[in-house]
Amino acid sequence: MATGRTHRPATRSRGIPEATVARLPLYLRALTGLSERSVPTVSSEELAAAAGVNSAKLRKDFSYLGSYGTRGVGYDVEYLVYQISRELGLTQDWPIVMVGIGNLGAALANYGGFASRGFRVAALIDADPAMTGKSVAGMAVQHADDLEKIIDDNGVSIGVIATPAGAAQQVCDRLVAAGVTSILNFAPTVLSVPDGVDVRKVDLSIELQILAFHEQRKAGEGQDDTADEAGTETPAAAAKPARKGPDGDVPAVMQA
Amino acid sequence: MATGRTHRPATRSRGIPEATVARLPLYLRALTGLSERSVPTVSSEELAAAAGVNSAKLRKDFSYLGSYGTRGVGYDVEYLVYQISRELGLTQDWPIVMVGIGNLGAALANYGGFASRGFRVAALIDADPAMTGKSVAGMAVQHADDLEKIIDDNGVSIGVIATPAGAAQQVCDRLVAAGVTSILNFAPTVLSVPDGVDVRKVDLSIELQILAFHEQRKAGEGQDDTADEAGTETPAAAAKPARKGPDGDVPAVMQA
DNA sequence: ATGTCTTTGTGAACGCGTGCACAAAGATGG
DNA sequence: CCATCTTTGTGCACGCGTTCACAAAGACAT
Repeated sequence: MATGRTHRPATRSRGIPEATVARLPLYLRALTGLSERSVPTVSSEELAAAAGVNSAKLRKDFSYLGSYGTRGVGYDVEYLVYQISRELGLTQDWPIVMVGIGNLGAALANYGGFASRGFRVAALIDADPAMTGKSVAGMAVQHADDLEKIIDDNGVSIGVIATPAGAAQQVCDRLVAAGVTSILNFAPTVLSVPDGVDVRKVDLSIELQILAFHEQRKAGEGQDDTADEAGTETPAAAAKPARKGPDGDVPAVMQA
Repeated sequence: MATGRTHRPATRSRGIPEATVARLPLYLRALTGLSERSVPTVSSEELAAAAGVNSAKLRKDFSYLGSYGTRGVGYDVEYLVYQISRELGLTQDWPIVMVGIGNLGAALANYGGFASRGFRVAALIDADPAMTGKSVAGMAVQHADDLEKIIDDNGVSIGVIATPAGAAQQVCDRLVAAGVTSILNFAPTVLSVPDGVDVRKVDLSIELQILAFHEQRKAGEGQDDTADEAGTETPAAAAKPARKGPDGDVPAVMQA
C-alpha cells in the first residue's frame, strides 16, 4: 500500500527527535573509547569533539534522555554508556538474519561490528542452492525456502537484505510476512513496505554520486565555465527545452 | 580546521539544496529503469512513486535544476537522465582508489554499482605486504607505500576507505595530502579533514542501532519495555554516578 | 558559609526542508 | 480560435533541527 518510504512517518518518538537518535550511536562509540581508556568523566566539549559534533547539539541531545550530567564537572562515562545503550535497546540481544550471501553479504557476515554491539547473526540465507550448506563466517548458509521457519524459530525482527536489486522486493515481502519489522537494505532499490515497518537503506553508489557532485563543484569554483548554464539563478532558458534527448553536446567538462 | 566535520560546512551549493542533491541519484536510477524500458515521458506523479518520494518534492527538486518539464505532459525521460547526470557530474569519468582490501574492501571492489555510473576503480591499495600483487576483482592489489604516486598518476580525487578503524585517520591524512578532496569512509571512526574536503560515511553498525531503537519502541509501545530482562553487561557500577552525589538525587532514570 | 568558577541544561531565534494548494502553461479537441 | 483538461512550477505556511547565549546548578577554595 504505502510506497517505499525510507523515512519514518510521523513517529513521535516519545520525545526523542529522529536526528538525535541517529547521533546516539556516534556518542556511544566515542564513550566506549573513553571507557576503554578508563576515563572517568568527560565534558560536553570534549565528547562533542570526539564525536565530531557541536557541543551545544550534544547537550541538547542528552537533555532529551534526561539530566545525566553534573554541572561544573561533566558526564560520568560509564553511566552515560549504560544509559545510551539502554535507550538504543542494546542491552538486549537482537538476532538478525542476512539474506543474499554474495560478495557484499559475505563481507557483512564477516564484519565484526555487529557482534560487538548487541547484534547476533542468527542465520545466513541465500536463494542459490549451490550456496546452501557452505560455510561463511563460520556459519552454514541456509536456503531461502526455509526463510519463514528460520525467522520464526529465532524470533528475528531485524533483517538485512544484500541480494541483487531484482530480488530485493520479493525477499522484503517474505521477511515482512514472516514477522520482520525492521530492514536494513543494501540492494539498490526502493522497497515498499506496510506501515509499521522501518526500512533504512545503504547505497554505496549513491554516496559516491553525491561526492561527485561536490567534487565537480569544487573543480569549477575558481573559474567556472563548465556547466555555467544552470549556474546562475536564471530560471528557464537554462538549456534548450528541446524535446529531443541527447542533442546537447554541452559536456565541456574538463577534468584532471 | 582540525575538528572532523562529516557535515559539509556552509556549502552554499549555488542554489541546489543538499537534500535535493541527495535525492538526485534516486531519481536518476528510476529514470534509468524507465529508459531501459523505452518509456518516452513520465509525469512527476509516476516518477515520484518509482523513486519513493512525494511528487511535490520531486517537482520542487527539479525546479532547482531548471524548467525541464512540459506542462500537461510530463518529463522527457532521456533528456532528464542527461540533465541529472550532468548536474551530478556523471558525464565524466571519476577514477577512484580503494584503500583497505579486506572483507569489505574486496566486496566493494567486486560491486558492480560503481562502474555502471561514472566511476572507475583506478587502484586497490592495502598496507599488508601479503596482499600486494594479489588479484581482487581482476585487479592487482598495490602496496600502500605507493599511495601518493598512484593518486598522482591517475589524477584521483575521490578515495574510499575500508580499513580497520585504527588506520583510517592515517590513511585519510595521506589521501588528503596527496590531493584527494572527497572521501567515502567505511571505517567506524570520525575523520578529521581540512576545509574543502568532503567526507561521507557509511556505518553499518550505526544503521542497525538506529533500527534497534525503533524496534525496541515498537515492542514496548503497549507495555513498558523489559530492559531489565536482559541485563547483559550491566555492572552495578554503571547503575549510578561513580563520582559522588549518590545521596544527592539520582535523576529519575528509571522511566519504567 | 560564602564567593568564585566551571559546565550543564534550555529558552528563543533562525534557517532549512517539506507539503499543500493553486495559478500558469501548454496540449488537445471541437 | 476558443474551451477544456492535464500537469508543471512555485508561493506560502508549518514544523523540525541547529545554534546562540545565558541563567541555574553544583564543585571547590577560602
